[in-house]
Amino acid sequence: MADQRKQRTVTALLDAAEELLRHRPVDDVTVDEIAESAGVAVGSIYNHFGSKAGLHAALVERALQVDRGFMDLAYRSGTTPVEQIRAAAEQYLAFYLTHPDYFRMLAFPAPPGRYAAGQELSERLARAVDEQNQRLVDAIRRGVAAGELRAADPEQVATVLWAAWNGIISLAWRPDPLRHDEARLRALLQTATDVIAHGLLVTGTPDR
Amino acid sequence: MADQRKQRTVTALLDAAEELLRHRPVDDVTVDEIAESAGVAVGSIYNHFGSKAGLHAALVERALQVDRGFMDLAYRSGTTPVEQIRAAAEQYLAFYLTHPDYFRMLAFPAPPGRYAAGQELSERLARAVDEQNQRLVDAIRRGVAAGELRAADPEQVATVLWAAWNGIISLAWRPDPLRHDEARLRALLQTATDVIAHGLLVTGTPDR
DNA sequence: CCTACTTTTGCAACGGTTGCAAGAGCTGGT
DNA sequence: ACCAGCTCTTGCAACCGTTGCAAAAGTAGG
Repeated sequence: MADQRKQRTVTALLDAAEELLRHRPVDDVTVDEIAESAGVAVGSIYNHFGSKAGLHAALVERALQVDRGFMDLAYRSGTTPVEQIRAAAEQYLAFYLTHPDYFRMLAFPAPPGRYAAGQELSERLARAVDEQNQRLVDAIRRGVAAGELRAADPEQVATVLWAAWNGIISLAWRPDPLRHDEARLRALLQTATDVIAHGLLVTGTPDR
Repeated sequence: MADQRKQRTVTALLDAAEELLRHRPVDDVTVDEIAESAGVAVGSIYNHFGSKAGLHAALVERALQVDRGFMDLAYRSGTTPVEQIRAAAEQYLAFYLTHPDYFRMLAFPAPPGRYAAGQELSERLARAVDEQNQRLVDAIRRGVAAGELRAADPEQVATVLWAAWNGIISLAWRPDPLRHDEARLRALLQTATDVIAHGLLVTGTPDR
């Protein structure tokens, strides 16, 4: 196998990209620059990462402690499931506000390109996202067991919450008058949290 | 003013694009083809629509009866506000399932390009989206007035619902194992509707 | 050393987009 | 009718990300 050569190429590209992106926005750095800086051919980017975005995503994977660090704050022990769910929403927004590029890659990933390596990377990132979502599932499960939360499918509810947060936060980069700034995002998330906690229906209102 | 010439160019491009996209997916049609078919220069696409995507979006605007038609079904008279909100979620999904391109353009619009025309188009589409959202606001408002829904800011709640639906439906085009097919989308939307109706907290559970 | 296999290369080509000077069309004023 | 000023359009080189592919290079086992 040519694993060593392959690994050398991957590492060179990651190191080069990391160094270049440390000082300039990803849109200002060309694939030619990265390849040249890494001392490899441009085609290798696509071979191993699927696209420029895939290479950027691989840097995210390297730095996935970021997501974990934020979510660790949400799930610290000593807090109730309800508190954890509430904190998860807040920390998810904080993650977006400090790392918008990373956030968007995880919440709304680009296609992985046509080579196996890009697809594997895409799947690894999805698994990392799912890990975080499982923590939300666990919190919901504990809440139900503790009698604090209504009996519900924790997996489904967690996915709904996560997808809803994604949708709300996506208003932050709309390029039109429907765009929301940070303050409005916070207010929206607060409203969402309230609705999700207490529901919309007045007790006794028929469901249909 | 050269409004007539401008209008001729815009109309030629829209007609050409509409005809070409009737038979082939947008990804299979090049900007060169559209411009040639319209008898204009490629640069005019960017002048008037900002991008290829903007031209496609302008076709959406032409066909915005689509969104309206779906949402009309949700808001038909004779149904309660609660029923209308429930139906809006279902019709929003139906809109995505039958017109995925249009849906994505409205829910997650691309940047409008650097010319005024593209930006104006972007704003017109945002206004059209907001019109539909206002119908949701009205339904919530009527629900609150009828004592069926808890007192809440109808604008905020409507935005939360809409953004949440966007986030949930966006799982449909994820290019990774977290992607959801139609059946799972329906189940998710059902769960979301339940959570939004009744909330997650058991009555009496402290909020924090 | 040779063979087979994998990875890398270099680069033309593709498609979307940009910038811009020159050309063309249009309108109002004289 | 002619002219000046203005707006829109043109054509195309250049840019960027991406693709396809034959040839080259690297690696490992026999």
